[in-house]
Amino acid sequence: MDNLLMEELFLEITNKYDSNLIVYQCGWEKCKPKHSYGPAVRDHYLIHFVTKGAGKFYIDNLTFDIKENQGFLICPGDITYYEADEKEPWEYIWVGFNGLKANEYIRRMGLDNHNPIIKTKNSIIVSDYLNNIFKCSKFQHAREVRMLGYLYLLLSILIEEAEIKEVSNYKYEYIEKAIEYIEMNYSRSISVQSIADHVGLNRCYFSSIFKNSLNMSPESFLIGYRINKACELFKQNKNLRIGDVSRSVGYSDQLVFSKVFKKVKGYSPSEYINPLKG
DNA sequence: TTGGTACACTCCACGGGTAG
DNA sequence: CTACCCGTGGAGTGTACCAA
Repeated sequence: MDNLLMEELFLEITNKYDSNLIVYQCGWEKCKPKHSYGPAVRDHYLIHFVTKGAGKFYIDNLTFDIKENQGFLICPGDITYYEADEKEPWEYIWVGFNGLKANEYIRRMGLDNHNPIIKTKNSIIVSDYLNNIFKCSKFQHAREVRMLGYLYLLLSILIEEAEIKEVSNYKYEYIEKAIEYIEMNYSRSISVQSIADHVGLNRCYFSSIFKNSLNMSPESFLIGYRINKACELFKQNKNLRIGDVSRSVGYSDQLVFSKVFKKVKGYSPSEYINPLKG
């Protein structure tokens, strides 16, 4: 381990389940020949990007050869193992993250546990963003904000590349328009029908392409969006009553809001406001 | 690619009730 | 008074399938 230079940071995040995106950890490592990690399971997403050398990445019964300027994704719950090449051991940077939007961003990158390899034409930019995340982890002040900023930039470039590749780009425009409509109208009593009307598609067809694109139904997306907004409101103003928040996110009936909140979060709004009570 | 239908399923508004 | 639970029935939704 004497020649091994390694840096790692684990951030203490208390409200990790309520944020859109959170950096869990980041680091850089120059591995020795045949240096390995795993088999191991993560509770968050982990992107490794190889800046030099090569190695192998194993998931389920699949083996992937990873070269310089390529990366690989580890999804939460996946059992993975990876090993540096014997002759040209890899040097990589990694960032671990999670959050409510993480799954959506990964999907938009076209990645999953069957397709975990990151191939990019913008490898210089990608490694630059990763290096910046790592550098910011040493900052004393506002480091989590800086790291998150670079993580967003990193994901944006990978998403952009994946979406440009998509042949059926027209679908993305419908989804984008629908999400924009939801963001503008979540506080009103909108329905899937009204969203489909706004986009200009048949409700059934709209639901179908929405689910194909985001792996969730329009209704699930709308509910999730409203509950996240409710959590933000509770955090911003601890004096707000549950009824005030429920009306603010489009639920005229506070009881229904509490029921939906508990279903999504696993605990009631009052337990969210005051965890000690629960 | 888009729209329509059918049907099973889920959601939600409502009323009634309990607990603190 | 506030917060929550439960049962019920109508409305809304997802999905498979077919047609244009």
